[in-house]
Amino acid sequence: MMVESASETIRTTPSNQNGVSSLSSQSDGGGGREGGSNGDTNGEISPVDLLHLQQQQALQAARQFLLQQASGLNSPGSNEVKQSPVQVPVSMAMMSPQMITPQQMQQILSPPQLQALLQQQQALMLQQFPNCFTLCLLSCGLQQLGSKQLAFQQQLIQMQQLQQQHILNLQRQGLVPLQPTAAMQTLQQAMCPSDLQQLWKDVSGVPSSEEALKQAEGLDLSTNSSNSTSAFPKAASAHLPLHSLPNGQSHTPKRDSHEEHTGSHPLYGHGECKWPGCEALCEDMGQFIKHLNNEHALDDRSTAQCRVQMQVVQQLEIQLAKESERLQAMMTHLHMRPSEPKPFNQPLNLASSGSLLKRDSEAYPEGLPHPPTSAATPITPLRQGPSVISSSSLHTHSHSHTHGVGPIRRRNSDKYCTPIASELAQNCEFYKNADVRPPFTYASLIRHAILESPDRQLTLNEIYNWFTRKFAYFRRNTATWKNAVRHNLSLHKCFVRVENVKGAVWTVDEVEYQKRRPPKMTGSPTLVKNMISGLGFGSLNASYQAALAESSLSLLNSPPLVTPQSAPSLNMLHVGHDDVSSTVEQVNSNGSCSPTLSPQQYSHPVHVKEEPTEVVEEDSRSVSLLAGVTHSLPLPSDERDLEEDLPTEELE
DNA sequence: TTAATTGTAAACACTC
DNA sequence: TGAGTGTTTACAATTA
Repeated sequence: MMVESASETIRTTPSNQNGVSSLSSQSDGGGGREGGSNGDTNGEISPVDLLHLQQQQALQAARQFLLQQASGLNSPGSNEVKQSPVQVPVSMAMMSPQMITPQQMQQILSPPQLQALLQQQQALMLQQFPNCFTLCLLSCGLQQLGSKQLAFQQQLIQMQQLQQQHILNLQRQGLVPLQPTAAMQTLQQAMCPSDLQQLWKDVSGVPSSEEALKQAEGLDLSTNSSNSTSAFPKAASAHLPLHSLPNGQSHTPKRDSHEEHTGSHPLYGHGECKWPGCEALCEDMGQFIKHLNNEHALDDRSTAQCRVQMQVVQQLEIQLAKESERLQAMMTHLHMRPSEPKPFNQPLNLASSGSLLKRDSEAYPEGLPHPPTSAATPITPLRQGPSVISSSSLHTHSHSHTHGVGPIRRRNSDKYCTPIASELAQNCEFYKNADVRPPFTYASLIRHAILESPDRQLTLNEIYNWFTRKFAYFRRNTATWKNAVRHNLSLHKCFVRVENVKGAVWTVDEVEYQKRRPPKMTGSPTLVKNMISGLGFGSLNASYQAALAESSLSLLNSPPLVTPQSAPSLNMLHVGHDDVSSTVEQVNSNGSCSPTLSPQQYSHPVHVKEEPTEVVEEDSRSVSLLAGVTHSLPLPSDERDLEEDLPTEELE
């Protein structure tokens, strides 16, 4: 997977005459956190990113242009882009003019949130995609395309390809399953080989442009066989300033010039052809262009591959809609609970963003890792239940931890943060597939694994398996995290080793677990710094990150999410105490430990450990309050999860 | 500054 | 003998 920097920063400038978002200026090494209102990025932006960004902006311009053109086909004067009011897409319209780097956004949002946001963004793009295509076909039918329009169309097609690649990258990450939709069927119908050919002809064969004519000749579009490019003058493609690629890639002279300088192309990276399933080595752009025209010409195979790509998009679309709906429901739900009982933490100061940024420890609720303070970071108090807290797990950082596995330190607390059960339940697939470190401590994970088991007891190996099964992250660096698991099992008194018939198993002593000092968790720079270390986000491509950035901006600047009414619910959110609820299910009537041990387990010796720190604080209140509850019988897993989602105050 | 928490590494002992 | 398991210690980083 191509690893690209997540440093793209987009600033929407609706006032631009052509509707193209302006590319923010690049700072020279700001470390990626000062993506402030001045539009500076973190300096990690690469030429590829720039090109990427440019393409997205070009797409926007092209889309707006074509939209306007489609709505005003009968008015020739409407072709003037500069006269058209800029129709800022939803995602862009919701963006703040402020700058935010993907890193900052990632720090604010959790991986699930990011995923949802990405999907939202994808939904938006996919929504635009067929429209663009339809419009393109419509406009192509006009047969009277000026050079400007041609350029826009070429950019449009180029961006469509970019989107496809972007989505394919996501699909390759396993973030989304594959399913079809009616929308894509429409696309498929529109993208039959003949249509494709006609489209390419229309797009590239405009007589008004001499270069386009040359390109049309070079493409030899009249030949539909796979060897159609055999007659293609190889030198032509490299020299043509404007070439329309058979796969839908069209390059404006400006774009080509840029590519020649940067060696960038949506289908070219790291000296390889990025055409799906190709990976042919190309030394330079010229060679790549030749390769593209030779190997990926408009033929049955390419068309089939294009269709496959459509399937990918199609499947993503479904997943996207699903996740978007879920996200919407979550947001609606969270926003609709302004009058929940007051949690124990100090209230969030939601009045002003300035106060929010005043200081990390002041601005963020306990237990929530928060992003590094940036004066211009549009931090939103939106903290969506379980998902938010895990935001740091996606932080990307160039610094790799010495030991390969970044510390989970100060991650989502098992006490005052997200209910791990609900987090895992909601984002099970995400953690399974994404190489993202779960924002939970080893102890909480181990505990969850044990409690999740039918007998609430697991052998060490079963715990290992649970980790690897549930988290892609733990499928590597096994020595490190396994050692950590063993260390935690031995270290924490809450984990009780029981000699079972079949060997030693580990159980959870909920009372001891509750005795642990409630950590006042906040996001730490170290977390941000060390969390990544080649983690999942490193595998996210620039498109993904750019989409995330854009999407998050949309969300972050969504007015309802920052209203003061959100404060109570937000405060409530981070107190979801899975431990407390677990206490309900675990504590015996005498208040002693009873991690649902079977009778036979009781007959075996139990090694009592001494917790490193014997701090019994106010958390014991929950134990005492719940001591009268008899829970000698294990609850079903679902029920446990449900209980774990209960906020603390509901039990007090 | 100190204590607590957490993660990581490593050494060591024990068992199979 | 080696791998797995379990314990313990040490250290670093961070926050309250």
